[in-house]
Amino acid sequence: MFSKACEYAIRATVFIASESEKGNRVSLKQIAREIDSPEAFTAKTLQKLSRSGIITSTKGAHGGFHVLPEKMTEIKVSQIVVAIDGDTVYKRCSLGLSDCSEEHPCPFHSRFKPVRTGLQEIVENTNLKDLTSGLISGETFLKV
Amino acid sequence: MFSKACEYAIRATVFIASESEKGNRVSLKQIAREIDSPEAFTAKTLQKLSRSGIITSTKGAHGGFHVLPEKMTEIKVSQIVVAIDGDTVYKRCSLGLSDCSEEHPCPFHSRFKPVRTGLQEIVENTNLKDLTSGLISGETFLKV
DNA sequence: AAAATTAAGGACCGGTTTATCCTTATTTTA
DNA sequence: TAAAATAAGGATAAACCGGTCCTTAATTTT
Ligand code: FES
Ligand code: FES
Repeated sequence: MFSKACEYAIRATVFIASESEKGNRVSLKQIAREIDSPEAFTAKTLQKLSRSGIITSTKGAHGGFHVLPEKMTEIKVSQIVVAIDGDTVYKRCSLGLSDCSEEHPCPFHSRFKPVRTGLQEIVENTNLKDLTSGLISGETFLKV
Repeated sequence: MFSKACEYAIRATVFIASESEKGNRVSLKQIAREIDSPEAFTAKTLQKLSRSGIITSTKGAHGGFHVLPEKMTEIKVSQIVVAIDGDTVYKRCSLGLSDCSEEHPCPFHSRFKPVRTGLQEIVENTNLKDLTSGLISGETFLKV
């Protein structure tokens, strides 16, 4: 569904966001520990998220990553997905035809499209705040 | 969503099934041409489908692939998917946690699960006949 | 000013997926 | 019986993805 990099990206962003709510910046090392991901690889995807303006990074001692307050409701999961995987998840034909359209649909189109649209809707309508709340209340988890 | 091999597998099976309805067997060459897929690679996935009992192959001149009449309603898309990609599409946690459960859900679980279940339902409730009908009537396509 | 801390980023590695090529096995046709 | 047609399958290659390592840059602390 999502690439591994994208899965790490969402988990990392949710963790960073939840710590930002508490007023903390977090280091790469902490992130990798909390979401149980390979450190160097996670670093690459954090760089992309940072360049995309989803998270903010600060170098040097006491540096780390955080999410700006206004981003908590502004940023939707879809923006993370697009930054890492592109928009093919919502666009691509289920059977690999070069494009998906009503005019030239594959045999699975009519059944598949509602599902794909459902996915698109949840990622576009879920923001960071929506995801951190369960984490803070202890109902949801980012590893194991 | 599905692997390339799986996309070819579904397209190929739908084509073979539609020709079988007309009483024709089809060769690898024809299949690759009709679904616009690389011949040798497609051959491999057809072998898997054959070993899984989804399609039937016959060697020699005038040989080729076909689908047995009873399979037309018996075989569901899900069986093709499982034969090629396994069942991870319906099972895997959206954020890559080692398993997806209500007891230890990731932050996206409650939103994602209905979508994943929707996908599972359409692949499990769609059989070959369902997919060939549109193809035969010219409403759906297997290439470009 | 020096040392420590931290992110950025380039170079590289390994496995899986996708894809090709060539040989072998089986069946039909001539 | 020989030739042609066709699928099966092994060996190999290319591309991509996930992952590691090491050096550099920026910032803070001492
Ligand atoms: S054309 Fe295949 S999903 Fe739309
Ligand atoms: S636990 Fe992540 S989708 Fe269910």
